Amino acid sequence: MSKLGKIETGEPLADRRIDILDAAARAFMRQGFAATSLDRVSDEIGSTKGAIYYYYRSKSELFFAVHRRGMELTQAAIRPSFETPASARDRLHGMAVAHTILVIDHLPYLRVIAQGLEMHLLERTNESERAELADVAALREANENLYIRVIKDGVASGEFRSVDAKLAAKPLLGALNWTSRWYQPRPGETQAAKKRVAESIADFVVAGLEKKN
Amino acid sequence: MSKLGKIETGEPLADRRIDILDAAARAFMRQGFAATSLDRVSDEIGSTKGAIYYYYRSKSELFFAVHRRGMELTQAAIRPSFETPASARDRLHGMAVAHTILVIDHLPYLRVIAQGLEMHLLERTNESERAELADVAALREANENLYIRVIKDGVASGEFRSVDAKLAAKPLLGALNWTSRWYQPRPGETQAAKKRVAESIADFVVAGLEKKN
DNA sequence: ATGTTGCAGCCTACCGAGTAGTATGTTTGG
DNA sequence: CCAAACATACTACTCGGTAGGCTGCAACAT
Repeated sequence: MSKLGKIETGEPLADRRIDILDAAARAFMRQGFAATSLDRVSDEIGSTKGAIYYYYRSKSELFFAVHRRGMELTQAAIRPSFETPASARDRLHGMAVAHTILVIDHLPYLRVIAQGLEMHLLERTNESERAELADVAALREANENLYIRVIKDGVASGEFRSVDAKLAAKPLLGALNWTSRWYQPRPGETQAAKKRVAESIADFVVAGLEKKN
Repeated sequence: MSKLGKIETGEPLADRRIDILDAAARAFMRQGFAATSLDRVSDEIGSTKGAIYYYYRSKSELFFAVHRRGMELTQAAIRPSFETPASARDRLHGMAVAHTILVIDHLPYLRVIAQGLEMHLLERTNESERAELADVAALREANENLYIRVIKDGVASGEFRSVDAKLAAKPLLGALNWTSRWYQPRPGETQAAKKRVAESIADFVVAGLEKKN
């Protein structure tokens, strides 16, 4: 009864892999990639390094996996609002709210990806690591592109000021991603309280682009 | 002629200390605190670890010094606009432009402080380190407070929407600090080009707070 | 029902590389 | 010639990665 969980899942081992991934995300969030030892990650789940190396081939692969999951969570969170048939203003507002609530609810993953990854492997990277890096970078770009496109839509419709969408997306993403840096989870925080924070930030970024009247 | 520079300075050794500090900022920017060895920092100035330990007592102290300088540069950059007798809107705009140009011109320091420091020393800190941490945190808070105060001024004067100034300062700072993450220095970039980026970001954060008409 | 066997899923012990900090030697300008 | 300003050599320690061993469940044979 102890070590299964792959009974009904199509992908065996998936649960254990995610347990490890969650532990890694928490550890990387607190101490960063370089300062986190795999011994501490495995401690987090009451296990040893051997367990990690059974599921992941290296520390870098584990790090990339955290990034990948964070990016996929983000894409899943913001895409619905992006695809909603509505004004650019409302779509962007919905994306920003969803994005911020995601940050609050999955802080470890989102804080890790907000820290970036290029920093950690300017050198000493082998072939497969560089491929994974490019892969994760593509996911990040895909998320950014959703924002760029909605900005362009708003400019085209006249809702937003005439800005360079690629450039304007930068402070927008900064405002959103920064939440992962200052937000501190509170034990009994209600969903309504989270929503209020998210709305406030969404209002800010939408207003930053809208025309004055 | 090689190792002086304290001839006219009130503070002896100041030049060499700053050389080391600059090298440390560049190294920390590229690889982060934990992944940067002091051997690499000293390589950066064609020296060895002994030189660093002559001027700084530990790696942590050097890291704190980088943060402190970054905070002081920021304070020096934004305070003039803050104190200008003008509308809250114009003061904030001036602060944001100055802030962004500072980021561009002193990228190593600003990127390091945008990465944060609490992360790196949750444990294993001695007494003096905790004192320095509190000190740097106070500087950070002082910078944030300038933005909070100008937001409050704008709300009071009716220029800005009725926002919670402390909360609204978060995405604002995120939008500004994020520049240190995406900006890549280009060799022949003109001052006018930098200014254009800074104006764009300043427009964004000011519009994020202003009333619609 | 009961032994037997195979292998997934770990754990343990270890190695080698890298690094913060220190102790001591060395140079050079005044 | 002496101290400031380093350089060099060394120690103690951490940590990524690996090799090999252990264990308990499961599936089959009897």
